[in-house]
Amino acid sequence: MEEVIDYSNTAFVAGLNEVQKIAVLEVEGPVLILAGAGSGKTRVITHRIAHLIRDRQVSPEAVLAVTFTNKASKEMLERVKHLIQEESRGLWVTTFHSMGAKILRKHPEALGFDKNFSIYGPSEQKTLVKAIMKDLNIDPKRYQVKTLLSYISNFKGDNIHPEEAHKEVNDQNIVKVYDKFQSSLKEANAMDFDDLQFHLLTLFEDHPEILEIYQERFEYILVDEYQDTNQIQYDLVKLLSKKHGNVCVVGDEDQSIYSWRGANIQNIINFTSDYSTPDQEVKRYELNINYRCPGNCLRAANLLISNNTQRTTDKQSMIPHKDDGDMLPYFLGFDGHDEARDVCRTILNLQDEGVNLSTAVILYRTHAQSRVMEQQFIREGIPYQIFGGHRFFERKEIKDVLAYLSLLHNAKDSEALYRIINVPARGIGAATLTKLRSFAENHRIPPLLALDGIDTVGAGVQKKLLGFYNFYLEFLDFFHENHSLVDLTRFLLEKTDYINYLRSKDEHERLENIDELINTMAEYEENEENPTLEGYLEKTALVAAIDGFEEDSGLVTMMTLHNAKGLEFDYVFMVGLEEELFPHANSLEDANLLEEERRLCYVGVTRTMKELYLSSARSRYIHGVEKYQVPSRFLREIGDEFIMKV
DNA sequence: TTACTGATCCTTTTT
DNA sequence: GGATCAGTAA
Repeated sequence: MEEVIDYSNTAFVAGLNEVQKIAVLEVEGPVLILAGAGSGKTRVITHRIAHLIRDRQVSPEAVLAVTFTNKASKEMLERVKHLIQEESRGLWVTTFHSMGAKILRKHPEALGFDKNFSIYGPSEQKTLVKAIMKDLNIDPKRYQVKTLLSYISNFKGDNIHPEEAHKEVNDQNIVKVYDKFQSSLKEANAMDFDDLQFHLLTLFEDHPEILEIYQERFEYILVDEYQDTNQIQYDLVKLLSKKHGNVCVVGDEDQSIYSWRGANIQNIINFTSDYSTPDQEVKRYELNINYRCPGNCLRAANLLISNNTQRTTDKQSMIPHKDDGDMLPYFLGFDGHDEARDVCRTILNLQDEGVNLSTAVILYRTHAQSRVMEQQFIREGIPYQIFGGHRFFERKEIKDVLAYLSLLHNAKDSEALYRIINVPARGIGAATLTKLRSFAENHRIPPLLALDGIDTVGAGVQKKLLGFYNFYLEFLDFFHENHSLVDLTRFLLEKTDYINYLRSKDEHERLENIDELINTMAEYEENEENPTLEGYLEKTALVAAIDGFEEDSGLVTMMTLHNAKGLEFDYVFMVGLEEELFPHANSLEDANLLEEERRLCYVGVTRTMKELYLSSARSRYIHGVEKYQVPSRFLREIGDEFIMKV
């Protein structure tokens, strides 16, 4: 019989409420924590990890905590470190994607990849699909690249391999593209975001001896935002937790907002039946006290979400801890500008009262709405920062420089080569590229090597290709001399004349961005224990918009509602509350999608710590045409009881 | 091959 | 209102 130790007075439950305490202390077996908005979820998770390591002497190496964004994992790790005040070496607090990259790099040969595989983001995916469509003679009028990519992503998210895909769709062109897409990625020694999870699962399924290493290692597994997991993620958690069975998932079905990218809300709803065994029932804890929102705001949110019919009936609604606060002000503007003006007015008033601008956020449904806001903020001289939209690492000049570096890291990276072989212009155009592609494919060699051997082009072109190849060899030699990332980049910018190429086109902003990129490298090299090109490229590939968010910037924040999940602000402005915008036009026909829009609205409302401002416009420019808008049904659902028209 | 121009399609949300 | 794309002239 094991000695029973009473942990109920551990330092890690001080200041927690009763349910939170139990949720921290119950570490054995499968545990489901239903954590409503603002219920102290992160606190419970971090205290739980601290409790495991400090009180129960669990080795940090035996703990795996998975989140959805780098920002969340970084924060969580910092909070744990702060709590335990000791070495957290070996503790994995990571996203599903980073975990995939990390494990796959340890066992690349098992799936036929090299350790130095590249990670392809959306732009590489797009160009690759385009090339494949051309190659397979698929009519670009009949198939959108975007649609094909979403099929591919869905296949991978459901763990359907190319050879099984024909059973899933009738249209065999889609299957062919998928099949070719995967084989091209492999040729290029590259994986896209989905592959980082998809291949990881394959690795585990095909190599039980590898799976066992991790099953053995991770005695305690925690998964945050479990309501947003897809099939692959479900399978990964199931496999990894099989050995020890200590799996704790945390989530809230009312905050599930990613079904469109494959998230399956059933994962959390079925957790109890799924993980209970004859000798061990799933323990279920419900955190339903909200410490974040003013009472009225929270009750409005409760009322709103009660319109969703597909909730599991046994979940209680959230109970406010704070006082009622004021009614929710609602402003109806003539148009988007009028709405933006009102937001600015309110913010200026708050500023006069001494409010720090970083405590305010503007939340909208679509990125496109940021423009009108931005214009008004500039006019009024209110400093702001926008998240999402055009992301830094998606900019052309940044991708160009990174592509040069990728080619050093992974010589098979064909997308990187095609991207920069003619940037700056070297007289190598589309026609030559097509020849290069087919030559490389026919000879089954990476296109980079084909530069040296290609015999299907004229002598002039051949000379140009060879010129680039020689530059590459020189660059590679320089790389092997162990220069820093910053020096590597300076070298390439100089040798390729990239800077002058931008200067000649008067691209000041792009030049500044390149400087900024070099700064990120310097910063990376300074902060990282063991900085490598591989590490840097991986980091830049997997950054999310929200990762750069700083709490105390002195700026008003603008972001989409999706980006706001997991954050909280004193003053929240939810704008564009109009039918066909929010709820979005594409979601009106489908009851499931509509409920997801409502959950998104619920997420927005529950970000509020002090005051929530609602607004919409009577007319709005959409795609350049003026449209008359109807106020959102969500306003009606919140009800007059809580709303005050201003 | 490049650089420019006009036509066309969009746009929901993202790791 | 903008990004991307196809077509055309140099």
